[in-house]
Amino acid sequence: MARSTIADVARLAGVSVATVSRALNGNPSVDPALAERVRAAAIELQYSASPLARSLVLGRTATIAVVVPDLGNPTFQEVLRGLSLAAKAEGYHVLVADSAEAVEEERALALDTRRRTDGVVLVAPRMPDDELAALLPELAPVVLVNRRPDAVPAVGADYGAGVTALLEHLHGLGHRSFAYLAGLERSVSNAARVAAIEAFAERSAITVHRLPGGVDFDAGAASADAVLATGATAALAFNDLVAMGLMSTLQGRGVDVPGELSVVGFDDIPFAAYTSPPLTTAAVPTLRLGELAWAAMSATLGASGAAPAALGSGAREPAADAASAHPLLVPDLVVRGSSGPARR
Amino acid sequence: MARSTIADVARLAGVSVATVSRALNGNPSVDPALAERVRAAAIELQYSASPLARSLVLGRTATIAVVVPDLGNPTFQEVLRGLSLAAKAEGYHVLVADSAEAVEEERALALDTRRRTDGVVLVAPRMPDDELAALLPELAPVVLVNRRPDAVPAVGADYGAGVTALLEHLHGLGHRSFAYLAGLERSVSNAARVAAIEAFAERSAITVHRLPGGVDFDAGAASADAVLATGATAALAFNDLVAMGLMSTLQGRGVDVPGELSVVGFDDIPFAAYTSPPLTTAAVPTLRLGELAWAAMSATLGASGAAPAALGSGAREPAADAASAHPLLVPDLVVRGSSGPARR
DNA sequence: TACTCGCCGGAAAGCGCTTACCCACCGCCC
DNA sequence: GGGCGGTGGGTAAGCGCTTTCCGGCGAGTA
Repeated sequence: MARSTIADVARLAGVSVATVSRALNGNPSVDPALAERVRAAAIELQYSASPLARSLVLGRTATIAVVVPDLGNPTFQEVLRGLSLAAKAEGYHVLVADSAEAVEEERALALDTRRRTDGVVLVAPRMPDDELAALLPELAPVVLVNRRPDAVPAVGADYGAGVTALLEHLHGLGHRSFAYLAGLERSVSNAARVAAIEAFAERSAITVHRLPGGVDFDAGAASADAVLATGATAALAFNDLVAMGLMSTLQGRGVDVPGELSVVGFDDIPFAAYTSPPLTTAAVPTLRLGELAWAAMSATLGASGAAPAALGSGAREPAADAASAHPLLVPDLVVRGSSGPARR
Repeated sequence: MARSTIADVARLAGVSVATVSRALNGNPSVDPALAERVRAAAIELQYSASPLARSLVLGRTATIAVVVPDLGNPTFQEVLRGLSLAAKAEGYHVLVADSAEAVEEERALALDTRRRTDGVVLVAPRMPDDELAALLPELAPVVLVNRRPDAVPAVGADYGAGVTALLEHLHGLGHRSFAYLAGLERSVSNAARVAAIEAFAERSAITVHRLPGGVDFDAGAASADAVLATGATAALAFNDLVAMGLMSTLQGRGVDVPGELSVVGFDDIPFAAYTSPPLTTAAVPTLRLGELAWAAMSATLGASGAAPAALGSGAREPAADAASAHPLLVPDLVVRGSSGPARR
């Protein structure tokens, strides 16, 4: 029952292992008839080369690693999915590692998985800039998601643009006083949101109450009273999860959304359309983000893989940008029922 | 910049590579002082053994593969997460493969990933029994999720029990006429549901209209009219996604849930609690399912890994069962707002 | 017919590690 | 003081492949 090796095939075909290797790898220097004989022997023995041994000698594993902070987060799930499908289309495998939000573990995790693969796609929104910068050289080739230290390829969503679109939407509805439920302080994408908010506040007289927050449902639920206390007419949640938690508690308090308070999220996770009321949000094309992450990785790997894999799932993309080494996807504003005219 | 090898360390420490290997692997036969010298040399060179070379000679990769039909499905996402975390706790890595619901590809995918890992966890609800049976021997060690051909370890949820609990709940509310939105015909868990429904129908006079269905939101949305046409007072959806799709269309039709029609789902995905009305469902402990899948794999691997990793996330588990080779988790009935008394 | 050039396939050297296997050396006992 | 068991560490044989290097053979030319 033991797996057959290249030596078995060589023996059966009556040739040397070198020839078997050449024949099976399509090296044109081997006589067609001989190659056929080898192939037949391989099939008879159900032989297929050991990826392990192959990797060792070739120096490539045809596998990439993906490190995410939380596999339970819909955003990272979609990125993973897009990445996984795109990589598969080019014959690559994906090793996934969930750092479980443990920032101090991310470095070791990334380094560890890197050694078993040809490269790593790192999603580490909370890792400090200096630590990240120090880590990158050891990780190369590496592609970053939602971080842009310029030194390496990166893909990301334009959080600033998304927030601005949401604010413009709300502003148009008459809102002037906002509550912002922040994400984690150290988060890069939180910083991008805050910057956009401040820029908007500067040019249109609005007031923004920044509230400490979190990234999940519970964080939103816990912030409801604080939001109401600000007297704001609209709440901008860090993401859809937070917005949903907020709305949930709000309903419990008997607060009318959007009558008394408009609530908007961010990301447009699959269920944002089915909350009550449906959530107004900025749709981040996360699946596409994963695909682009693969494209970037594939490019730096010099992968001369299979078909260029027509990547679908449209999303507004400045063509020049999507093709660059640092594509930045602009989220689409999705207006649903959770936002309405400001209460008087 | 080239990575240092064991030979470099040997040279620096002034010993043979064999000694380096022994020292670094904690072989007690090496003199403590020497071992320390080797360790120092290794640190100086930032050496760490190549997992690839190590795997080749040891015959183990410290990696397992997980094959799922759709990474976009919350159920599989949670299973993957539970599995990934549990495996990580024992120093194992996870290679993930999304078959994208292409049943004909699953075999090749499983075989392929298997060769790069020490075992595979297979989630293939749609693969025909005979094909599955033929595949298993080639895959060993393998752990199945939601399939139970007895031949190999398997973990699963007791879909029959879950459906029965839902039916009892609805029956208690006075419902006698049901619509069942089936999953894919070939799906094993669909068969389990159907069997439970028929058994229930046999002992309590009810009528059940079986409708062709699907597994996603759209399938549910598309079935709304067919459900209404049956005149049933309660709809049992294949899963929460289908139930949500159904409710969504129902709302568009102005149908009152649960006033005119009760709707129940299955799985208790994270967002089931936040639909409008919140969804009554049977909670499948998917995270736990992933953990158990790892436990089963770990056991067959004879993994003498790190700490036995206290697996949390409670769920009603017949103790004897959870410890068995075929744990079957019983879903919890979760009553929310989408189910109510039958209309008269 | 003798010589050269090409083409094909074999032998062997790794890829970076682990682990028999074996030898040298030390201390012990008689 | 010489033989002997025990112990630590070196030598080398792989793990299953790929690829360089080289030799042999057939064909083409003079």
